[in-house]
Amino acid sequence: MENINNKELTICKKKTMGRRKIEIKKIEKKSSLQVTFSKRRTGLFRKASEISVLCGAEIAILVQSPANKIYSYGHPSVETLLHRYQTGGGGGGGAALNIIPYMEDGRDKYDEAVRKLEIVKRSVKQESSISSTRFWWDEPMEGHGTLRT
Amino acid sequence: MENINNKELTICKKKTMGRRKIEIKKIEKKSSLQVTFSKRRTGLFRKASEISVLCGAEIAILVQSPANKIYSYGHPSVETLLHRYQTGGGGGGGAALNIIPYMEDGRDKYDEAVRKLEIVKRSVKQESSISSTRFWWDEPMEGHGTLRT
DNA sequence: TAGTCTATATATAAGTG
DNA sequence: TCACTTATATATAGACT
Repeated sequence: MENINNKELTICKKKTMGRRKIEIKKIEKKSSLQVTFSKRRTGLFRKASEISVLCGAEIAILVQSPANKIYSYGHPSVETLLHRYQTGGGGGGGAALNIIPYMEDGRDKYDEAVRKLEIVKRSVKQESSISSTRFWWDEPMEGHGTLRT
Repeated sequence: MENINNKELTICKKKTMGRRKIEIKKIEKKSSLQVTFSKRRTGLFRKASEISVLCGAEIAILVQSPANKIYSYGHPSVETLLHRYQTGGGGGGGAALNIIPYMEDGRDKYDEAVRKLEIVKRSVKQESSISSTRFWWDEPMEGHGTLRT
């Protein structure tokens, strides 16, 4: 690492410091907090999708951002998962193994609980332009993975 | 590294292959599937707790395992988050920094939806030993037979 | 507020007990 | 099923677009 003619490598300068270690405690800087939330939410949802695909598990995630926006992830959908709970966890063994692409509009109102939740979600969607509305999980399974079949 | 006598180290054999790359598709081998589910569920919950602490976000996760067991994570609790939805996601103050062990019996019934969910959860709890009443870091995981009660 | 890039922090697949 | 180990696959902090 000597006699480097390339002016850019004189001291073997690194472009970035790379990922830094952080403490798991409330982030005070608001801008950082927003960025971190956004990135980690994406990561969390990705993890959720992976576990659902890898293990054929049903999963639902509801999260309120620091800006009070509400994001949700559901596979096959939040409503369906709640329904599973209400019917005793899918009764029988097969349910969990069948991945339902979630193409239903969700207006089926399995129960009052589900119906109420939908109403809330709709209103939330309107007032805070929830981003989960048009995320990949609304698409057929083929699209979201790195691979398929 | 010239221990040629040991047939196993002839070519400087590594102890393990380390983490292997896997495809994000249904794991067919049941034993692997369960191990993977267990590990990833732990990782997912840890991520959820991190985002809740780092960003002061409220979060709820419901997941049904391949064995049809139901696990949940909530910060400060699943019910509280549902309540936030129903009230339009207000508040959002410092509550996130306080880890509430969720020891209430949940009979408060904010709304019909919540009440129904609780009823379901209770029944589910009985038939599949749900672990949601405790945070994963408080107990040695749900334990197959080690779990109390 | 979401992508990109880099370097590094973490998560985790396999294997073992 | 849980705990550890090891090597590697991924996630992501910080800076910038």
